[in-house]
Amino acid sequence: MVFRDPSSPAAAPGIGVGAPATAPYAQVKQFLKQGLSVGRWEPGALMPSESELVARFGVSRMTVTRALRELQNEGLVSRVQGLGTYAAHLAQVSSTLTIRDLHEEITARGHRHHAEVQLARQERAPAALAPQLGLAPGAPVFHTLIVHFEDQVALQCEDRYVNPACAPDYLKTDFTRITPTHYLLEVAPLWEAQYSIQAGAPSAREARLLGIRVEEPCLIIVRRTVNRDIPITLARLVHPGSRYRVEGQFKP
Amino acid sequence: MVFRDPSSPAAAPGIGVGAPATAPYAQVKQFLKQGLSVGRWEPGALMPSESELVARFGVSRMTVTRALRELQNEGLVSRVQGLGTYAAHLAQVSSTLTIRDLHEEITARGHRHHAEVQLARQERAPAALAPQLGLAPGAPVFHTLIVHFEDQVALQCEDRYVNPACAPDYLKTDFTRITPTHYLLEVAPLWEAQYSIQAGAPSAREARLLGIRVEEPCLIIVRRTVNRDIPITLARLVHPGSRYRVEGQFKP
DNA sequence: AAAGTTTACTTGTCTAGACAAGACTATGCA
DNA sequence: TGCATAGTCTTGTCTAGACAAGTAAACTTT
Repeated sequence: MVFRDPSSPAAAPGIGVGAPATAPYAQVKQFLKQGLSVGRWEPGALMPSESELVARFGVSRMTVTRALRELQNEGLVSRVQGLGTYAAHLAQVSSTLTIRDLHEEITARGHRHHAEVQLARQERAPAALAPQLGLAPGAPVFHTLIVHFEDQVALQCEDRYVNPACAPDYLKTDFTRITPTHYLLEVAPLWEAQYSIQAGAPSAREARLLGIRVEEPCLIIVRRTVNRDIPITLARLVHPGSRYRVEGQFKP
Repeated sequence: MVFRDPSSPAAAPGIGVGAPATAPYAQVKQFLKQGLSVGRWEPGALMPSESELVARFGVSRMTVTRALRELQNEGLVSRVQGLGTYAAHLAQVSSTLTIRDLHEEITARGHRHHAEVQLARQERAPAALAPQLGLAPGAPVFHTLIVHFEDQVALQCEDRYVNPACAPDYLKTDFTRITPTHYLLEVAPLWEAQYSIQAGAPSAREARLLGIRVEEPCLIIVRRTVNRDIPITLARLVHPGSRYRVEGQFKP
């Protein structure tokens, strides 16, 4: 095959009619995605091999490979060397949930953010928390309790423990100006986190700080952040249920 | 450049020492990821160009391109044609949240799942819901109300409206055996969804069906599913806060 | 019949070079 | 001075072919 002739832009059989000037790899990808969408291949079924697609679309193998690899990354197919490409079981769908720094989230809405630092000190790690932060019980740990406001309304009560080894200067930060999340993002720019989202009642203290009744349902996010296997921080974020929600999108 | 000589496996300067047999593209990727992790490139800063990386690692441009494209897909860098590759601003981190079919989730825990169908009928679309389902107010719509149990304990109250055009046989399904999610996944295997997670109090009816007090905080997920711009279903999933949580992981 | 070997097919990865298109810069002309 | 143009650098994409490695079935040998 010679380089693509611009006058006959590698039209995909069955797709080409009136197709826009999409890249060939995108056309192959679209063809497969569409087929999965209409149930052309049952979950678990064997899909066309690379060489079949090469023949069908008249493109090079690299082009087909790219399309398939991207579908694999999106979780739509699974590929096994020596066997082939299989339509994925879509029983579980992974979604992307964008979590932003609270300060940015609030200012992006055109509102004003401010924070009240209720507590910022060094403590001895409680036995229950120490293992999660990779510390010995009783070892020094930083503890902050900060309430975040959106236009004077309390939005989040942030109870956070930080591993001193990762952020020695944590307590020197002015948390009325920089959120802990933002600061920790600068100290350790790349990290992983596990979180759990649940509904529950606030503690008496949290209710008082948030200015709500203790009966008011709250959205509670517990987040543990690690940087290359070193725990950085453990945070409990309590939001009044009536004022906050997490939104996201599935995009298989 | 000739094909890679197996006796000198394209060692990456600064990485090669004792490096395992990782693929060259993975080495380039790792090098960049590591650099981002230690703050070698500030967010927004210009990163090495493809040709620089080609020269540095002694690999072909396609190999470097793949590494960069994967980093781009992971949101770690942003690339602009004509300008270059930039370290991404990590202010917002997208996480992947895996949502599974409730039936599978429960059986995977080794527990028994069963469902009680409280309601399954055709109704006229309420004015508030019609636009979200792409229907005219008063148009026919399917409505189910199902309570899901894990080992005899109510775990979820599922209030769902379904667009009849997408699943004409929806009401004929035996929902004590197949969950609506599972059924709709078969009818329309590929879809997108927006969801919102919040904490709130259950309605009186939901509290009764779940066997909880109306004061008990609940985790409420509202989900709207579309298949290629055609709305499929709108669901309100109410979980007792003490019995259910959503867990996930950030992996930048 | 059982165990090893070959063969065919699959995906995984890489190469060297090509053309296209976007963005900036330096240059030459009016 | 102002504007058009050419040049250079960047990413975006594609090609044709190559070798490697994994799987399974067919075949051969014991």
